[in-house]
Amino acid sequence: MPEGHSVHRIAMQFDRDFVGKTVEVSSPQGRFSPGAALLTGSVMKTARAVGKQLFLEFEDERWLRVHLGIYGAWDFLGRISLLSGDTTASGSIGAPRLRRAVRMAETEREREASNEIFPPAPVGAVRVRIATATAVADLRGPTACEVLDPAQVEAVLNRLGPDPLNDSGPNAEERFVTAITSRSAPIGVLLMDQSVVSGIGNVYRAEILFRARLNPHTRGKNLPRDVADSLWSDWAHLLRIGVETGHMLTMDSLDPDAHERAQAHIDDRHWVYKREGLPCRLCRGEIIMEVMAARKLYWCPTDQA
DNA sequence: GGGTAATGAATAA
DNA sequence: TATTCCTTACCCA
Repeated sequence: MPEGHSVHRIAMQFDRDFVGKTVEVSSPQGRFSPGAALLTGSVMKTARAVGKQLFLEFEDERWLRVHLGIYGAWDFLGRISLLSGDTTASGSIGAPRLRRAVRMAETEREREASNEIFPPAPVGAVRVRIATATAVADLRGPTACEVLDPAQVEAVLNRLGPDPLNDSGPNAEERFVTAITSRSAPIGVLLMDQSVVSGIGNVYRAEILFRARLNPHTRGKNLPRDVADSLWSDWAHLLRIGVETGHMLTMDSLDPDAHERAQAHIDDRHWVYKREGLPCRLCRGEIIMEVMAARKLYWCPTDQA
């Protein structure tokens, strides 16, 4: 359930602790054994996120493409750099596995206390393990995990809409605005379309639409240019906050106190997401839920009329 | 111990 | 639109 911010953080973690190093790549679960054999023993050269896709470059122009899908997650173990917003020395980025993160942290302490051998044995269904002498990254549950050549990477990138962290400036914004305003599909569908814009998922979709006070059924081609512009700016803004904090905080600018509250109470993090039947934070009317683009969409029919 | 939902998307039909 | 992929956490017994 990682949206774009998680994948950027994963790329940052790889950049800090794995890039430039020779890595052992294995598939404890077995399903990626052939791919692992192609990569193991080589140096990781770059780590890059584009929307929800992660690209790890290895020697000899081999790339590992990983898409976490709805349940995938990376666990980082061992000597791992703390990223901004991190609270434990090891943890999970991807699907919400707070329990796991805590358990891992405890395991880590026990390991250090008992001088157990590094690396630790894989727990559960680990599709891929990437290891240096001091750090381990375990991947489980990805929807895509494959070794590609540069041409294949290029082909994937060509299908993807702009990502504000990779593509800033008027060019990217223009691509986004054109993609939105030229189509008759509802804006609630278009924001989830990764060929229109990269990295937005179900949480950010609902929150961005509320922040813009936009009815999700509004057709893309009926959106004024300046509204489409502001959607792009807001996504860029929220993505930066997400990468910085590691959380999908969406109540920052409209409620200055929300950031602090969100640290303490996870339920205060969103305007509408997962708040079906609860009173709207602005008008106190009931938040409703409907399925759009095969996902649950939450919105306020009064404020987003 | 079972059922379900979950921050996703390709594919079938 | 429905099904499938794949894994885990949580809720309920």
